[in-house]
Amino acid sequence: MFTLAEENYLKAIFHLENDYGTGVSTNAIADKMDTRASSATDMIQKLADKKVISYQKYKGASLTKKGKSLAVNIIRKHRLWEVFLVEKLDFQWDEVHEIAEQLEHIKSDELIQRLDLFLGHPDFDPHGDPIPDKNGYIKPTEKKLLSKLKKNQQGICVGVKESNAKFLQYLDTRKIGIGSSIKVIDKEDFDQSMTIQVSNKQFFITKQISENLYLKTI
Amino acid sequence: MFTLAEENYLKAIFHLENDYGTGVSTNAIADKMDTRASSATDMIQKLADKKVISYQKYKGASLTKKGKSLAVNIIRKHRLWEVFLVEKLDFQWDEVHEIAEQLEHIKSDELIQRLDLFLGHPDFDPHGDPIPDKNGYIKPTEKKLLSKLKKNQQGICVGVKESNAKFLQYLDTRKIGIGSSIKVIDKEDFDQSMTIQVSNKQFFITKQISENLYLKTI
DNA sequence: CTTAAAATTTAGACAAGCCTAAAAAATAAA
DNA sequence: TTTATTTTTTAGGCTTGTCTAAATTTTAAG
Repeated sequence: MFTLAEENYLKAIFHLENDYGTGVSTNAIADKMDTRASSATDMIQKLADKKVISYQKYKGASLTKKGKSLAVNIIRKHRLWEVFLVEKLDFQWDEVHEIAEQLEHIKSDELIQRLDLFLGHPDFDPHGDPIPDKNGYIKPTEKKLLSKLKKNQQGICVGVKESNAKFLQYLDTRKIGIGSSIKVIDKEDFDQSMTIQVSNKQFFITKQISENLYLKTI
Repeated sequence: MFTLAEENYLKAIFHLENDYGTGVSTNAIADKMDTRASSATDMIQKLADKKVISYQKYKGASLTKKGKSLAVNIIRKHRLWEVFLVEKLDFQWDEVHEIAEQLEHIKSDELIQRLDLFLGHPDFDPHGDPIPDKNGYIKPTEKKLLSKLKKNQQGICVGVKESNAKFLQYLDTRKIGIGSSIKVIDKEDFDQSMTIQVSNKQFFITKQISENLYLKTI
């Protein structure tokens, strides 16, 4: 059995490996967990003892098969609960992360199986992130950061990279959500800022925005 | 903010005061929490420091107004989650306690408010226990232990006292549930065992059973 | 290739929540 | 009312997960 802290480290390491490739540094983990490198080291050693990460001193950590399976299951639970909160309890997409962070640690396979059924086996969470199936399989989706598009290219918004509340609220003010059609009207070489069009309205966005929006190009 | 352990002690003290009156002994708390008296003392002192119980050495503990309000809120959450699990996820009434023990500690007032709405503001949980409203008010209900009924009296089952899985499963085998009509056909003075009738079928039950079933008499 | 800087680990401490063993207080019994 | 028993508290320890400070290793710079 794994403690809450252990589960959170597993999840963090999973996301870091996903974003920056295998072999995660102690500092990266400490950063993600908002703690000190020494604390991260302690936990890394504990997780290595439990065989859920492979680790050599000074060389960084990687999830083992078992560790990855555990991490993916926590992420599955997180995302299913987010769907529940938005679809059933009518929360906004910027309100659900904190609550799902708690709910993801509830221990009951039966519960998740039934929740998944109740929600109709959803494929994506409210931020467009794929929900792993019960075997941990994550369907690969082709998606591209808006920042990678060139002038006149367009696509459908299928997800956000960082899903912090402030950013999501910004998107709300611009009426951008999952499913929105977005076209690059103009792109500034200098600072990568863009003028985009979303359902007849054009407006200006910075690189920070375009680097956090995933599109499926058409 | 209260830790998980603190919340569980608060809940335990609330139930003990409810069942056996005010001023709960250290041993009673330790028993309920399945821990040692010394551990209970530690926690009692901590809760007294936090002003959620009043306590004098060697004299037992009682919830303060604040403590009671916290305890009732946890119980409210527990019971709402139980309704969710049974009504929405189709769990059986003997399967939900453990999961609700975890869910009751999720921290979000908004979540509970929305869950309550989603469930249609239920008054009772699947075991017939009343659900406190958001102000902590518990509607008083007249209910009587089946063991108190005399021969030929009858009533509707409105709740169970102990809701452990084994007992609930026993009731299932006898087709007894909330709403069942129960009549005392015969009662043995000697050991308080009874013959009861539940929808045309008669059978024999021991004192253990009759002391754990609540009826509304008619 | 040697030194400086950065990253990582170790050592030692602390709070929470538990434990055992022993001391102290309260209660029951003689 | 004095002793025996039970209840409760205290003292001291352990584990988890955190911290700071110091030591060590790796990496970068000159």
